[in-house]
Amino acid sequence: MVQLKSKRSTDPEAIAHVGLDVLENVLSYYIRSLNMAVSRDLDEKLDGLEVAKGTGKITTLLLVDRHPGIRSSVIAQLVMRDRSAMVRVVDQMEEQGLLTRRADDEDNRAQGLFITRKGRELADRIRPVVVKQSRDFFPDLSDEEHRTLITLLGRTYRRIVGLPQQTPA
Amino acid sequence: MVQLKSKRSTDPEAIAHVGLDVLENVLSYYIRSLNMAVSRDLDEKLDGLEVAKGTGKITTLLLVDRHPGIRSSVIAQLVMRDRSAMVRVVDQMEEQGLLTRRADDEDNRAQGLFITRKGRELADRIRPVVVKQSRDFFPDLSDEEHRTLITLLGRTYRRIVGLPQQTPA
DNA sequence: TCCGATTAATGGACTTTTGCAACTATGATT
DNA sequence: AATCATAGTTGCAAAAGTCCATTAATCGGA
Repeated sequence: MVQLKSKRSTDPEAIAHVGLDVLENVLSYYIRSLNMAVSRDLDEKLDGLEVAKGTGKITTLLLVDRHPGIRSSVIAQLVMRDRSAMVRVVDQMEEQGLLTRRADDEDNRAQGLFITRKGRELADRIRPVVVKQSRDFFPDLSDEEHRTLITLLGRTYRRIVGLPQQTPA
Repeated sequence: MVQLKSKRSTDPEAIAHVGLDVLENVLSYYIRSLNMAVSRDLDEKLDGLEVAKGTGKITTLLLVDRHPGIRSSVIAQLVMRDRSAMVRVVDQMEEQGLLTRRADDEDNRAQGLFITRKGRELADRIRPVVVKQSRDFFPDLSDEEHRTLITLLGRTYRRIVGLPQQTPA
């Protein structure tokens, strides 16, 4: 069971009766809160794996592995970060030997990103961890409920980042 | 429609066919991503309102309004933040005249937080904004789907922060 | 009733992130 | 060729979060 860090300092009794006011019915509140919790938990699970600390390294690694030659600006858009923030992530990952940059043949302003052997190995290592962590984090959801969440949140996500909606099978 | 900031720099074509690898089915990925987007959007909507920049000020304000004398450590637990981080939030809000600290009658180590007139007025102002923003952010969800998300995510949230589960009506 | 352990709140120093704006180089437009 | 837009980059400064130590008060025995 995933629990809040240690700091369970406050008397459990004290918190049990706290109402969240209107936030009780505010979806974004739960998203913001759960984000913190789930991100921390993931960091722990990934501890030592060179991609810890969620700055988008995981997404970058997987996307580069999946799409050789992808541009950093595309990744930036998907992870909703500034281009300049992406540069730093790529810098770091290049130093770590996880990927390489190479100028695009057609457009010399752009450069494609390519995974290295080491990067691919890492990607293969973390894929199952990431998937498992996410599922394990929500033990109180049935598989169906879990799928429902992915479907609904994915819909909004795709709209926002400009990805086409999934065709309803 | 909520869209990503301005920076729609990249050619829409380039992004349309990008697959997210395993992240496609990772709930935490959507939560992390949407968190960024929804938080930014809220900041914009709240611009100028003294509680912008999501450091938990909104939650703090609403909770203090709802629960006079609540302790900062309880709020810290609910917003999943370090106690020392809470101190700074409370400091700031006290300076802004939104709330006051007063030693607890029963336990002199603790201090309760109390809202001021100004704080209450602000709380009344932002309540509808927060609720509306959250709903508007998910225009592609039906009311029922929206309720479903709140129910499911709320369940996990409550478990994590140690709030009792909602009795199924 | 005194001592040690515990808890609440706080303060300080530190590291990490991040967002913005400016800059270069290349490509596109007219 | 002149102008404008775009990809990537860099530096800077603000903001956030973490870690650790400190103060003060309470509680539980011996």
